[in-house]
Amino acid sequence: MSATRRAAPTLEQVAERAGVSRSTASRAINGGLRVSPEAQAAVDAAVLELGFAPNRAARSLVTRRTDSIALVIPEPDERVLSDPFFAGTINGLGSVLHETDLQLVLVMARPADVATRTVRYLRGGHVDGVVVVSHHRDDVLATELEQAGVPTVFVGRPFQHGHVRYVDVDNTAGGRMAAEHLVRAGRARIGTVAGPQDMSAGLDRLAGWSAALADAGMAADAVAYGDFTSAGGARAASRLLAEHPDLDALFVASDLMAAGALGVLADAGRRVPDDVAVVGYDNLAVATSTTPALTTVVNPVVAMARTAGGLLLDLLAGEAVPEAPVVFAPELVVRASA
Amino acid sequence: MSATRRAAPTLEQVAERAGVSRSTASRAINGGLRVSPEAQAAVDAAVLELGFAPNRAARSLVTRRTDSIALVIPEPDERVLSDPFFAGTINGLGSVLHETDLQLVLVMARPADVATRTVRYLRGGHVDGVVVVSHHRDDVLATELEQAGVPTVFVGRPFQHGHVRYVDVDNTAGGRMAAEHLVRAGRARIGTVAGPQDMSAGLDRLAGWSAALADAGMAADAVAYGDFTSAGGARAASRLLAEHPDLDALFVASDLMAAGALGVLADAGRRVPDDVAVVGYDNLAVATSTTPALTTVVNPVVAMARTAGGLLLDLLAGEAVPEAPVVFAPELVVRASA
DNA sequence: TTGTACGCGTTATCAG
DNA sequence: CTGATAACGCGTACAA
Repeated sequence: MSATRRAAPTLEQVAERAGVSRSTASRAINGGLRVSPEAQAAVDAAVLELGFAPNRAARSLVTRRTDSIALVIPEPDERVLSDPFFAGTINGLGSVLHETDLQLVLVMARPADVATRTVRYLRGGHVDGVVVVSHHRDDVLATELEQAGVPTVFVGRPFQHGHVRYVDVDNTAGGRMAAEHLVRAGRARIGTVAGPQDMSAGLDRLAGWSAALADAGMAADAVAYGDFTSAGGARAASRLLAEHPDLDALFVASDLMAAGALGVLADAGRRVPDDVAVVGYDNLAVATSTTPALTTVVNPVVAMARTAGGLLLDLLAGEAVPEAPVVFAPELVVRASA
Repeated sequence: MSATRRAAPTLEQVAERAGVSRSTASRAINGGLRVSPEAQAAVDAAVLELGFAPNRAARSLVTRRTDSIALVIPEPDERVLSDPFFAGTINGLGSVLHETDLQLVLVMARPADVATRTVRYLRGGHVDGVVVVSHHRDDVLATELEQAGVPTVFVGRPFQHGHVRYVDVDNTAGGRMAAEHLVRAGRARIGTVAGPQDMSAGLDRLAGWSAALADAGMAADAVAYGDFTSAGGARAASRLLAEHPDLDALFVASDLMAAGALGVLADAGRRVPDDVAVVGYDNLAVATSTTPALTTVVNPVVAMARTAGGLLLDLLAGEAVPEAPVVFAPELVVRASA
C-alpha cells in the first residue's frame, strides 16, 4: 500500500523540543542572527534529532520565492532523448546552480502544450526564473513570460522582439565559416542540409551558408531541410543527392543530422571526403565517433547555458543586467570529413 | 534592473471579479463540481481575463501534495553531461509524466552532497515522490527516504536492503551473455573492462562475465576497472593490454567505455574484431557510431525509467504495488565488433 | 534576545 | 449549490 508518510516534523515541534518559541527556532534555523548561543544549540540539537527540514511550500508562501528555476525545452520527447545538445544545456545550467541553493525544474513540453499548460505552470509562481532553450517561432513564451514579469533568459535568439534577454552564438557566422572552408578546399558544388526554419539557429546557419556562396559566386540552390535529428538528416541528404547528383560538398546544420547524412553517403557509395566533403555543426561528442570524424563548427552549448544561468542569477539577485544579448563567436574544428 | 513582477492575481481577485465567493471560485477552478453553470462561466471568464494561475505553494500547503516528483542523479556534472544513459532515463520518465500533471524536478547531486543537501531537499516535502538512478553503495538515499516515508523507486538495484522498490535489468545475465558470445566465437583469452564496483551494475556485469569464463574453464583474471566514461574506458583498456598482451577478446561494461577502448586498440594497431573482439554494454546510440559498430548487450534504459515512473505513480495513487523488483531480461545485439 | 500575533493564497469543512 | 471560517507551516514586524 501507499507508504505511510509519517508527518514531517514542523517548526512548532522543533521549538517545543528545544524549549523556545517558534520564532526563535525560525531565526536559529535561518541565519541564526540575534539568538543566544544556548537557544541556538538547543534548536540545532532538536533539528538534528527530529530530522527537521523546513516545508518549502509554507516558506514560499511567505517569502514569495520558490528557490527553484525552470529549464524549458519545448520539444517532443524523442528529440530531448536523442539530442546531446540538451544534455549539454542541462549540464551547463546545473553547474551554475550547484553553487546556489536553487533547484532545477526540467520542463519538457510538447510544442502543442507550451501555450497552455507550460505557460500556466510558469506563471503560477512555481519558479523564480526561467531559462528557455530550443525556442520556436510560434512559441508564446517570450511574450507571455515578459508580460507576467517572470525573469527569463533564452538560449538562442527568440523571434519575438521586446525586452528579451538571450545568450547565443553567431550562427550566421558559423554557417559562413563552414561554407567558406568548403570553398577554400576547392569544392565546386556545395549543398546544405538546413535545420528547421522556425528556429533562429536553423535560419541563421542557412543564411550564412548562402551568403558565403554568393560571395564566392556560386549557386546556393541545393537545399534540403531536416529537423536536427539523425533520421531527418538522412532523409534530407538522400533527397538532396537525388536532386543534385553533382554535389561534391555538404554543409549539414547539426552533427546529428550529419551523422545521418554520412550513412546515406556511405550507402550511395560516395566516399567522404574524397567524393563529397561534409561539414557539420555543434561539435558534440557524436562528431568524433562518426566515420570519418566530422569537421564541424563549435556550438558552445555548455558555455551558453552556463552564461544564461549566470545572467538569470544576477536577475534574481536584483542586479542590473544589460539587455544586450551575449553572443559567442563560432569556431571551426577540422577533422577528416572535409 | 530586476523585472518588476506584477503581483500574480489571487483567487480572491478572481472571485470578486466573478461576483462569487472564494470558495465557489475555488470549486469552479478545480473540477467544477457542485457549481452552477452561471457561476462556472463567470469564474472561467474572470480567470481568463486576469490570467489567473493558482499559487502552487499555497495549494501544496493545504493539499499536502506538490504535484512534482524528483529524478535524483547522484553523479558529478561531467558524467551527466556525457552519458546518454541519463538522457534515456530523463526521457523515459518524462514520457510517463506527460500523461499526468506532475512536473519533473531534476536533482543532480555531487556524491558528496547527497547525504546532506539532497536528503534535506527530498525530505522537505518538496516532491511527492522520487526516482533514483545511478545509485552508489555508500549513498544513504535508500534508508533516508524510506525512513522519511517518501515514496521512492530506484532504477538499478540499490545496496541497502529493506523495503526498497526497484526496476533493473539482469546485469549478471547480461555479463554472462557477453562472455558466452566471445567463448562461442572461439576466443581463447578474454579480458574485461569492468564498471565501478560501488554500483550494482558494475558488480553484476563483472560477476556474470566471471561465471561464464569459469563455466568454460577459462581464466577470469584479466580485469581492469573503469568509471563508465569514455576516457576511463580508454585508460583501463591500455592498462589491460599492457598487462595481458595475449588478449584476443574484451568485454567492456558500457558502450561509452568501449568506444574509448576501441580508440586504444586502434592506436595499438590491433584490428577489431580480427585481433581483438569487443563486446560493449548498453546499446545506446554510441554503439552504432563507433568503428566498427559495437556488438553489445541491450540495456533497456528508457523502458526501465518508464516502468519506474509508472510504479511511482501507482504508489502515489495509493495503489497496492508489490515490493518485488521488476527485472528486465538482457539481450545481445551482434554487430561488427565481435 | 525573545515571544506574540498576523498574513501569505489556497483548499476543506460545515452550516445555510 | 453557496459562502463563512478554519486550517496548512512558516517568516517577521512589533512589542516586551
